Amino acid sequence: MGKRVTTTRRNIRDLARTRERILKAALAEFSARGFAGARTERIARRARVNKRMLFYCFGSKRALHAEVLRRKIADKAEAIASTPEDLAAALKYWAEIGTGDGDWIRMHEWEALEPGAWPTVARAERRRLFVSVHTRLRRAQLAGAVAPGVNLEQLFLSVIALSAFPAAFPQFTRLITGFGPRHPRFRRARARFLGWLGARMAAVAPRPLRKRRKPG
Amino acid sequence: MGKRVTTTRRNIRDLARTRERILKAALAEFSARGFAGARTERIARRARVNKRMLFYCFGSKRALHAEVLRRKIADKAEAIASTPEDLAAALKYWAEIGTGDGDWIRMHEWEALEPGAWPTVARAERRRLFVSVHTRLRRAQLAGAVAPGVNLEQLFLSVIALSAFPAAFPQFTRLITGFGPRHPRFRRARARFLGWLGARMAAVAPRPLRKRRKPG
DNA sequence: AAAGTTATTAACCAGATAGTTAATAGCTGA
DNA sequence: TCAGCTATTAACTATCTGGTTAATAACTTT
Repeated sequence: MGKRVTTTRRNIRDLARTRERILKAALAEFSARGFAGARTERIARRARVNKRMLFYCFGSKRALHAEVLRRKIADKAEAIASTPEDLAAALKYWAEIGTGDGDWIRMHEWEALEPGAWPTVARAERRRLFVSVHTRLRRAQLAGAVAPGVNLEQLFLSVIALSAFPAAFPQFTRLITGFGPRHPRFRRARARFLGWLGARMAAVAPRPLRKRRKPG
Repeated sequence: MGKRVTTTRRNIRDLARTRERILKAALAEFSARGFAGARTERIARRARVNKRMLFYCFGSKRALHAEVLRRKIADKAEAIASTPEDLAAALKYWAEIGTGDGDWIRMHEWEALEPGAWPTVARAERRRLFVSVHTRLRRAQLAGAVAPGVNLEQLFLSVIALSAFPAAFPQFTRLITGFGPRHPRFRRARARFLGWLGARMAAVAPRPLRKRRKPG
């Protein structure tokens, strides 16, 4: 419809673009409804593509889902690998990753719940990411920015927990704070609290580094 | 077949018992597969009851689901209301609630994800529960067991986050620690860490109360 | 410009699934 | 013991859904 100048043809063929549109629409659908709840026909409509194309491009709903997840992880890889070493900063940074990209947490949440064979998709890539952050934490600990002797695995898990939970369980967030996890007021309060908590977890003595502020 | 002594009758009619069996089977099914993924026929088979009985007793799949959730919350109400006031103890206590009852977290996780109108089910009951814990935390804070000035809502949310996350996202738990959230070794390490963290969050000065142990 | 390739489409299908109909078997009270 | 109620059952249905068939329209190659 009139985007083209010279040509009047309607159906331009571009498989790469079609794939992209499908992937984008599929991410939205899978994130919103999970694998079981997602409808191929809805993905197709959203992508403005014939349903048949999903199967032509990806073979099956399951394969499409795997590809979507793989991409999501690849997208976030860089951001994750550059987690700040300072604990308080790391907590806020992860919280930002979490609430900033709703699909990110939801895709993992669906993965946790749905029966699909989960460690399959992008296992190696995830392992690599985890190791890079873990190494970074270790370095931070040696440099004195994290209390010595703390179990770093548990600490890492807790960083993710503290930052991801509000978006992962919006019902709790709303029930307890009165605001949704993406509401600016909640985010401010959360950031403040995480800053306080990060400082407490950081060093041997909890108040040497910075001048004391009112706690979160 | 031959459980009965005097009678030889097979089909004893007992609506109350039928309801219970359905509810139990439905909890298992909904917890495992969520609302969309759950199959009424599977629930019926699991309960060893004619599928028709689900609709006879509860009207619809949705209504059955709501009833299951309401019950689950009612079941846990007492345990939640008696959260210990000591922060470290509270963290461990909640972790025990979380990993001890897999359905508890999963039902909330499904609720977070699935489109069903969620604040509807047992809203008042949940509010009541939240308030009771919040009050308890405030008392603890006044008594000096929680750092003064801390945002209690954020703290409460974090207690839940820290305790529930590993079971809610078993993929992360396994990836980071090498063990599933219910593995004894994981639980030990987690409890230790939570104890340490709880103590750090608790008081103004982090080491006055107990003799120092090696941190988690 | 014709032959070959490939992206795209409409129409279709088999299996599943929530919910229903209508008949029946067990219980209760008189 | 019989009439009425109610818990239980088998069989059915309308709809939905992932996936397919087969034809076609748009590019490429020669």
